[in-house]
Amino acid sequence: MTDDREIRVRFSPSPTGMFHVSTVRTALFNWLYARKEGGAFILRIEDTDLSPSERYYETIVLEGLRWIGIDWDEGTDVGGPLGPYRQSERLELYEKYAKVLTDNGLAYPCYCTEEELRAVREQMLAKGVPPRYSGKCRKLPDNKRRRLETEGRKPAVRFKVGNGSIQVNDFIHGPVTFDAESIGDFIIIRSTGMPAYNFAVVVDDALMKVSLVIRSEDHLANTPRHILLYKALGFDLPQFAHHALLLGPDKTRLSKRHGIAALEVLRAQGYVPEALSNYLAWVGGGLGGTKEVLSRDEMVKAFDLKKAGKKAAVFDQAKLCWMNAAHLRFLPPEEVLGYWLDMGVGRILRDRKRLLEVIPVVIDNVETLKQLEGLLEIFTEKNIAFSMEAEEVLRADHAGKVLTALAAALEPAEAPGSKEAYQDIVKQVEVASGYKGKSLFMPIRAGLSGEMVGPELEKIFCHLDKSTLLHRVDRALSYIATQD
RNA sequence: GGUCCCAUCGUCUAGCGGUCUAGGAUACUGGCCUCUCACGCCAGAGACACGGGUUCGAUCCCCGUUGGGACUACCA
Repeated sequence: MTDDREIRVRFSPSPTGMFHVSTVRTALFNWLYARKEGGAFILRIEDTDLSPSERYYETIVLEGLRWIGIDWDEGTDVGGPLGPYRQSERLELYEKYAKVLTDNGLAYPCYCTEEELRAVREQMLAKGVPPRYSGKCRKLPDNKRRRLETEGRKPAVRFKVGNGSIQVNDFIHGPVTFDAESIGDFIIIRSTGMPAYNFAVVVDDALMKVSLVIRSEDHLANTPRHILLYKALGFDLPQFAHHALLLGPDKTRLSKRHGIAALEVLRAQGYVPEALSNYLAWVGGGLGGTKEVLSRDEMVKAFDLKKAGKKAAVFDQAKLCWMNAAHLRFLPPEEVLGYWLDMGVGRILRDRKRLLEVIPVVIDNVETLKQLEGLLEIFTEKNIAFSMEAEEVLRADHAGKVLTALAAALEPAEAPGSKEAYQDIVKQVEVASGYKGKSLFMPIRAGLSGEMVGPELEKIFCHLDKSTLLHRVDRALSYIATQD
C-alpha cells in the first residue's frame, strides 16, 4: 500500500445458487471505482468448493453482471495476462505457495480430524474461553507423524500465527488493530488438497497484482490473517476497503430469506438495470450530493468509495421502485422495449414499430416493466379484456347510453385520432347522453381500454384507429347487453 | 464467551464545535391539478439511542452503557 502501482481491483464471487444484490453491490463498487480511477477490473471465480453441477452458476453470475452493465477487463471468458481466472484452474499455484510456507517452517501439517476439532471447540465454548485451535500438531514429533501417515490420515496445512498486533489500514474505516493472540493457527490447505478461502484470496490477489481489495465488511475480521500471509509470502500488501453490509427490512443481513434479494427476482419484477445499479450505488450514501437519479456516466463521476461504506443500510424496495420509475421516464423507448422483451414470453409476436410508438404514451403511468404489460395491450391488441373494475363501471345504468352515443359520434368521424376530433366527439357524446364529468368519462375509459387506470383518454383516442375504437365500443355494448 | 465494525426522521442520508427552532430524498397524511392511475406543485407529521466527561458552547470530540451487525469453520 506504499507504492503508486497501477490501480487494479477485483470482484471474486463464489457462484453458489442465486446471484444476490449484496454481491452485485460489491461488484458494482469495484467496477465503479475502476472506471472512475481508470484502473483495471478483474473478474475471478472462486469455485474450489463447488460441485461440477454448480459450475453452471458461473454463467448466471456473468450474465447478471452484463445485464446490470458491468464489464470486466480480465476474467474467465475474456482472459488476461495474469490468469487463469478460475480458482479451480489455479490449484498448483496454491500448492506451490503452501509448500514455500511449510519449507520455511511457517506452516505445518495438521492431522486432527474434524470430529476432534469440533469436540475441542465445543468444550472451549462451554468453558467460556475463546475457541481457538490449540496448536496441537504444531510440534508433532516425526515418529508420531509417520504413524498417522501410515494410518492413512490426510493432513490439512495450517499456518503458524505468531503474536503481536496487526494493523489493517482500511480505506473506509481507517486503522483497525487486531491482536494476533486472538487468532488461532488457521488452515490454508484442506485435507482434500483444496485451498481454504483465506489462503486462496491472498495468493490470487497478490499474483493478480490487485492494488485495492474492495469487499464487504464481513471480511474485515479475516484481513489480519491475510496480512500475515502476505508478509509470510513476501508479497506486497494491497490496500483494503471494507464496505458495510446491505440489510433486510428486519435489519439482519440481506439473504435468500429476504425473497427480494436475488437479482433474478428483481429483474422479473421489471426493474431496469440503470435503476438497480443506481439504487445499489446510492444506498448507503455512495453517490453523495443531492441528485439521486443518475445515468451510468454520472454515477461513475459521482461515486465515492469512502462514503459508500461505513454504515450498514436497509434495502428499501419503495425507494428502488421510485428510482425505477424515474429511469423509465427518461430511458429511450428502444431500450425500454429491449428490457421489456427480455422479460418474457409471447412478446415476439408484437409489432415492434407499434410498441415503440406506444411506449412513450404509457411510460408515465408505470413504475416497473411488469406494469407495462396491461397498458401496452390497450394499443396493441384488437380485443381487450375488461378488468373487474371496468366491468363494474360498464354495469352502471348510464354506461350503455354513453357508449351508444359514443358509437354514434364515432361513426361519421373522418379521423378521430386528433386532439380536436377527440374533443369534438366527447362534446357530442356529452350532449347526446346528457352526462358529464366522471359519469361521462369513466364508461368511455372502461369501454375503450378495459382498465380504469391508464393514460389520458385523449392519448387513447389519438393512438387507436377508427375501426379499433368502434370495435371496442361494440364489445363494451355487447357486454352490457349480456348483463341486462 | 472473545475480537472487531457501526449508531441523525419508518427508510437512505446532509451535517465535519456556535450558521440546527437539524436540511434533502423516499415512504406516509392532507390539498391543488384532473375522466382514472401516475407525474407535477403546495402543505403536514416525523430523528440527533442513553449516561458521563472536554468546552464559554456539543448532533459533531473522548469514555462508558445500550442496541444492531460481522468474525471467531478443513464456507466463502
